[in-house]
Amino acid sequence: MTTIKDISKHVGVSVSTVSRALNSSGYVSPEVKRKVMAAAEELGYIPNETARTLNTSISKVIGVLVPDITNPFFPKIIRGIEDAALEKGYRIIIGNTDHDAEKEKKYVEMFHQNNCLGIISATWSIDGPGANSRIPIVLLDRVVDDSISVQADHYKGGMLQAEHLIDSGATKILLIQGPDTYSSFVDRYNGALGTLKHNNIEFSILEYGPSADPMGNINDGIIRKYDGFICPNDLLAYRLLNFMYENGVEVPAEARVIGYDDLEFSKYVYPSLTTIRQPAYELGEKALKTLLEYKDGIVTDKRNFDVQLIKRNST
Amino acid sequence: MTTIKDISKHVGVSVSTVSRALNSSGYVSPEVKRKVMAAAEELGYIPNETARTLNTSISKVIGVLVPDITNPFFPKIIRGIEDAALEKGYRIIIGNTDHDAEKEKKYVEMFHQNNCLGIISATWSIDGPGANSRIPIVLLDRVVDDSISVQADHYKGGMLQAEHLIDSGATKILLIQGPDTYSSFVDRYNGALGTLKHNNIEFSILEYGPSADPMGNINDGIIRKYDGFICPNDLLAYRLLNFMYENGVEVPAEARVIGYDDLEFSKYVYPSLTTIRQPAYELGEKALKTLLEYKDGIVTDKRNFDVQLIKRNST
DNA sequence: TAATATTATGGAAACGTTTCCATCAAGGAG
DNA sequence: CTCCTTGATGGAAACGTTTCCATAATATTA
Repeated sequence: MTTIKDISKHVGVSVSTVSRALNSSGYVSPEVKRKVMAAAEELGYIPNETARTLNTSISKVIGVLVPDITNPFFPKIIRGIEDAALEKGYRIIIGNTDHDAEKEKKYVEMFHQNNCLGIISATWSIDGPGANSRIPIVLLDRVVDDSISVQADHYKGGMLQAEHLIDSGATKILLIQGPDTYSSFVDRYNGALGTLKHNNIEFSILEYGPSADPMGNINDGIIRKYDGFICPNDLLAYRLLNFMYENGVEVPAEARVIGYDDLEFSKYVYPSLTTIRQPAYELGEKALKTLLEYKDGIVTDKRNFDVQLIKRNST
Repeated sequence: MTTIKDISKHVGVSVSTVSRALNSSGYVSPEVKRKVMAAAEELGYIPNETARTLNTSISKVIGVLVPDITNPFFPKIIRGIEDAALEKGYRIIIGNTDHDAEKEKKYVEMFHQNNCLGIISATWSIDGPGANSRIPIVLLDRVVDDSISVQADHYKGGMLQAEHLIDSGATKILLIQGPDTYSSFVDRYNGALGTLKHNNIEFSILEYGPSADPMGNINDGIIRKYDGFICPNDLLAYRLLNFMYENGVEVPAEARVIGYDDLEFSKYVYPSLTTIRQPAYELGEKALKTLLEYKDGIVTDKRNFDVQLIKRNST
């Protein structure tokens, strides 16, 4: 392992000069700089990030918290973050919290231990461990009080869901609630709810129970009582469609189903799923940029993204 | 930020004693140990991993390389790795290479910079940068010469694909090749090829072209020439099924399609996809365990996983 | 009783950087 | 000709650990 010291010996200057040459900080004569660069190349020098971090106590690592990377919505976000990060020389550590406050806490502690420069979190217990985090945090698709966040316009998304279902002829709608601890789910729920009420349409609500799986409350009887279904996300919609298919419910003739997220697979399920697209990749990108600015004390205001109805065959 | 030094002052012993007490290494009187632990708790001490890493030059971070986290096969693997890692106090940094040797090289260098303890890679240029990596590497679902690897029995997987298609009545089969730089794809291809030949069935091969997207060579004419399709993975099968649906080809009556991977969504596409399941999560778990053993000089031999036919409605 | 282990502790070096400070030469302003 | 700025360099401290070594007290063995 070649170090700065090896270079200093090789060139015949002090380590401080080498450091300055390598980082283009402070005064170094062009001549010496050239020699140092050449030596670094020749000796195959790779800077030791650990030492650098220890000294400056700021690493180039960013902690990313998601509920579960297995939900395809998150890999897309993560790619957005990662690609933007890589470009600026940062790297990310990912933690899956499984909505578990303990795991979340463990990860936040780990991020601290590693002197992470910041955290981007798509999951955050309301009064959770984030409260006493020393490092800057950007919330993703999640609004809590006065923290910095990047999100899509979910209220509008919910409105679009309800409007479209009504437009496509639904008369009795089941509004399926998502987890009520996430503002992104609460917003889309409220958006849909408001629109349903405003249009005086008949509807019921399937509350998000403690089981955390709405499909547990779905059965043949319930399904035949409605002709329109608003799902909190695409994943649930897939399962609902599957259930309907198996129970011989014709979609969209007898029942219309709308999802939320527009995962890549929504084109391929049967019938292809009408849904609300949110720009996951861009959300990730923006979150990273926001974090980087935020740590430098800059707070941009435009951090909201538009959502969009994607019409397919399930409505 | 409380450090070991703060604890040493607080208790009135030297830093070395504190270090020994905290790590239970070397001699420390029970009395002192108790006091140190109490002080650590009281002052909210969190060990600085960076300093520890600098000193020992081994961090608790493991680099993970995948082609693209957006393909749902990989998040599953990653969860396997991560869950196992977390349990043992390790964390992972993920890099998406997009099959790009440059990116791969960049990440490997980054892993070195961060003193990563090891690398788990599901993507590796044959004579790539791995060649001169100082840190231990475990290959995932990828066999290269004499390196340590963990993989599923893809040859058998390919055989199962072909066998099942024949059993389900296919008479003219199109075997779609995957990227020929990955042993996992080559093996399943060879498995299928061998079985097709052995059964004297009529078949053609759709080679993996430079475009890297077999769908580019699929058209209405080709589709109607065969009644059985062997896909290198589920993702491609989804798109093929979609294409058939749009072109009015009845599956499985007119054409049978089999995928590979058994992604979660294969249940939900239309028609639900018959495929080969490989135990992604377990593969990840095993890869981590293997890496941890390998770095300690232990090399286990049983690193192969069985695959399994999952029969659904596309055949 | 003397020699040797065993237990407990502290001092200091080391890991590889960055950065502050001191030194010194050369060039420009008065 | 002196004073001050600017450019170039090196020495050394600092970041927070771990670990080697030395010292000392106590316990064990011959």
